Amino acid sequence: MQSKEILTLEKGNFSLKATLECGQTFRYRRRDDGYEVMSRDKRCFIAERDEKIYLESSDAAYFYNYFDFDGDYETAEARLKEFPELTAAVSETGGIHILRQDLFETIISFIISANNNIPRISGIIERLCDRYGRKEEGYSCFPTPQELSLVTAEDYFALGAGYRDKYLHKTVKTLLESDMLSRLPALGYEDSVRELLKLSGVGRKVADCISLFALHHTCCYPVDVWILKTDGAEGDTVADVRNRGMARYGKYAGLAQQYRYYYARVNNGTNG
DNA sequence: TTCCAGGAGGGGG
DNA sequence: CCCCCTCATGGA
Repeated sequence: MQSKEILTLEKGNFSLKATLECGQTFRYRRRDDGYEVMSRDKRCFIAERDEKIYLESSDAAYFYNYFDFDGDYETAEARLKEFPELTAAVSETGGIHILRQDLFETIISFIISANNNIPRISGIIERLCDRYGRKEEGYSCFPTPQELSLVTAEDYFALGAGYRDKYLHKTVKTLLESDMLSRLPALGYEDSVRELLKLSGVGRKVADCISLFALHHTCCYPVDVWILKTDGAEGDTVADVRNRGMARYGKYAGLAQQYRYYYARVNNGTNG
């Protein structure tokens, strides 16, 4: 039995619900009064109680960093509210933090995310963990690259990954045979994207998501079908929308994109 | 039944 | 650079 650490923080304007449900992570479960969140080989229970954040884990420090509680989101939100197109989204939602997620886990998860929907993505990832990850009390760890070294494309297909099976197999092989995982965290945004694009199943959008959610390059603006619909004008390409977003929001582009994505989906009734 | 989802790869022009 | 097609799957 592992010892549990309990952390209590001022809630401030942090929104647990929006941070977890805005589509940056797929490994959480709603509980009666909070959330169970898994990352890497760790798990926490987190809840909002009486204007405080209650965090319980065998490694609370890991999740303190994971939720980016040291980040200055007051300044970021004040800045974003100045943009007319974001005022409503930031005011009505508010409190989204950009998570600091595990690199390998984020690469695999967002390869699975391509042309897919969130419930199905979560299911595939859960089965991946259950089948190949180490077992802890009450949950399965995300598998390490080594634990996936003998997994075949057919195995990924059997998980329900569909045509992404070959991408996953090739990318795990590439990561095992190169030092990319250890080199990526030291690179800047443009260099990290250039490296990530070498991986099978990683295009510009997925590379941007990995850069934002694992490498914390907050200047990037991932463009998916939702962002293109709500942000794009007639005739705009994905590249047009991305470049405009990055130029307009600067180092807050990633947070701006999360607000637009979450707000668009909530208003569409897709986030339930 | 058809359409869609946090798109990418591959081919061709 | 561009546009085109195809790729599993499950829910609406």
